[in-house]
Amino acid sequence: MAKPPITSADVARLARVSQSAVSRTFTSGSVSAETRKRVEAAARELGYRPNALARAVISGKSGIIGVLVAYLDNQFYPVVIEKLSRALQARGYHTLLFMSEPGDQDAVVQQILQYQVEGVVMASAHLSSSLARECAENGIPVVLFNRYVATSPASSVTSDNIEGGRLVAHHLVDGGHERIAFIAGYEDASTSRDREAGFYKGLAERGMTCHARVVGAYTSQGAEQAARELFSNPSPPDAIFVANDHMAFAVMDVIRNELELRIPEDVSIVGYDDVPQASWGAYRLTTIEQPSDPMIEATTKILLEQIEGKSVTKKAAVLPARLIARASTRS
Amino acid sequence: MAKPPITSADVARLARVSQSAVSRTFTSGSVSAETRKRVEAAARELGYRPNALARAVISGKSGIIGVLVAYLDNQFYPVVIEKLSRALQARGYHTLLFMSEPGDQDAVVQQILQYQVEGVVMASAHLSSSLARECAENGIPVVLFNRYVATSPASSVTSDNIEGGRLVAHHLVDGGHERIAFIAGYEDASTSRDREAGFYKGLAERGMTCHARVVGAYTSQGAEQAARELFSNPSPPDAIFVANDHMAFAVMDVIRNELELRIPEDVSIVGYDDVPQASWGAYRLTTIEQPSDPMIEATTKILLEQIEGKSVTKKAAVLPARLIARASTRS
DNA sequence: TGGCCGCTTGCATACGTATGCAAAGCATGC
DNA sequence: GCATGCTTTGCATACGTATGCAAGCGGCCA
Repeated sequence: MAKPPITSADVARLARVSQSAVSRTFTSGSVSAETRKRVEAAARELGYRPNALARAVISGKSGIIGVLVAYLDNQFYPVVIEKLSRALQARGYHTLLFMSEPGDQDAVVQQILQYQVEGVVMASAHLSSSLARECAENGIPVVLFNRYVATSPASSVTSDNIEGGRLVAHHLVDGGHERIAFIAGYEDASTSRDREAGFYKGLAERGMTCHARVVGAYTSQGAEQAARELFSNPSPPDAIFVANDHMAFAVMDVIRNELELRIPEDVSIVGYDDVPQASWGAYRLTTIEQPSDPMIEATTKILLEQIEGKSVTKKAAVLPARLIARASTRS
Repeated sequence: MAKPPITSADVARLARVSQSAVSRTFTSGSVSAETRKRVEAAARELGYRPNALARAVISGKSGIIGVLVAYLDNQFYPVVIEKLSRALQARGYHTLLFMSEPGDQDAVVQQILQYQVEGVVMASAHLSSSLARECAENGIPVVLFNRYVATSPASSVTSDNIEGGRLVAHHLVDGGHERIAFIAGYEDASTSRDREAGFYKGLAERGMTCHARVVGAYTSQGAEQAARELFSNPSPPDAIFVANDHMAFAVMDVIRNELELRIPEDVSIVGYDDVPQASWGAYRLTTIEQPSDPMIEATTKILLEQIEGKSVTKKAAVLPARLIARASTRS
């Protein structure tokens, strides 16, 4: 069944030209119209497809971008992967997907590098700093997506999380809320820290402080616990800023179904990301939009510039965040 | 900055052995303990990593599995991709991700094959039959995930969609519903067709027929329209079987927020897939579980057997479906 | 007509690694 | 002591493609 694979030499033989001519036909080398026609006819007849791997060995350009992700529960990441993958595909690059394992992240790093990736996108909350360092040493550009590490040599693309947090604070204070709480994400994540910092800043600008703070660790279970904890307090919040939408949904579910409170009459909720579900009827979540299209665009731009220009200088793109008011907050 | 890459020859030189010895050290060839130690030390010192691409050119084993997906809106697919990717990673294979474009699916096929993938998983509703054919011709195993095509040479892994549809029918009839409607998915998809067929069969077994049928095309918008259409009828349904959870959520949102009906008091809803959101408090959707873990296991098993055993015989795994009763149906 | 230039072409070699083959090393058995 | 067998080693070559180089070819202008 498995036919022997067809090589450029086979095509050359049939087309009565040299193997070089075949190669040049498929790489925009200069070939006469006549030769090109003959080669293409022969290639079609044999069903020839250039071997991208052999090509990569020679040219040093694999066309592969390693994408490292931690988990896909939070719908923000599937959306990003889909768009990123399409964007790369449209530019002739391809996505080699790696799921980061909690333990052996170093093994994953080795695997990524073995495949001669031309660039790496890390959309993993728990990122391996060794990957960024090793890539930098080998001149492979790295983009931290939705994450920023000052001490890392890697570029980064984020939305303006500080400004986003600030917008939330203003929105809630201006809506008349008085006991505004915060549910943090994963403490080590720059997203959570920045959103929190901006939030506090925004509150301060309105002469207020944060009423309570709990950690949800960016997981549904963590967020549920956090919500329960906030409302077990004698003075429960009248508004909660949750560090991302994924957690906000869990918080809303607990508030409505377990605590039997109304949103936004009893308590307002604001999320972060604007994932597709945020606009769904069951949630109608007020949130900060992370502009995924511009973020993807910036990511591919930085990557391709560095790949093609060979200059691996650190860049940090910060895209504007926008508040989208829906029905989960009163104004 | 970009250091010249380190080759096995560099390691050989430092370890004072031949390049062959280095190669054998990294491929379980027979080497003396002494040599192995020297090579490993030299490799560590230089930061050597075998070039997986060059290796693939020689051995014909790229270790790459092409995964073709159409979209990631429906949360079922992100979950599958994450699990599949982890499963392959654990077995030494890697995931090259392709998003199928509506138009040029043939171009994507070419790209997949150029990367010398050892296997292909198609989790795309709109599948390109030419891909399956071309892969079969080249002896590359293909698994259609969550899809079945009788005339295709490709293997397939599905859950028992017919039985699942049947279970839904029984559940709804036994719950006392009398006007049971169906919202179909994408008409060409085997999942939708099988679920529908099983559903009709189950209704017939209870002496009933389907009260109304609309097409939702597996999209949120399509499902919303379908829901509106069902209720614009003078005799609206008292239960709806929606061909997947993704559409069911949209249907529930329309019913509650637009039509202002209650679930399940006024109308019961059943979905299909049991995506994570189905168990969320806002929906508590009764649904049929597609057992993603066993499905992934079957997929990797079929792929690896065919890759390593070289026998490309068509297999079809059908895994049991299970009804999960939640709060969106009355009983 | 001759000289020059630009475009094509094929030859040879390179990329980084795997592997068949033969030589070398070593111990065992008689 | 020598023949035998096994293990280890290095040499050479192969994988499929890209590309520098020189040769070939045609056209153009003086």
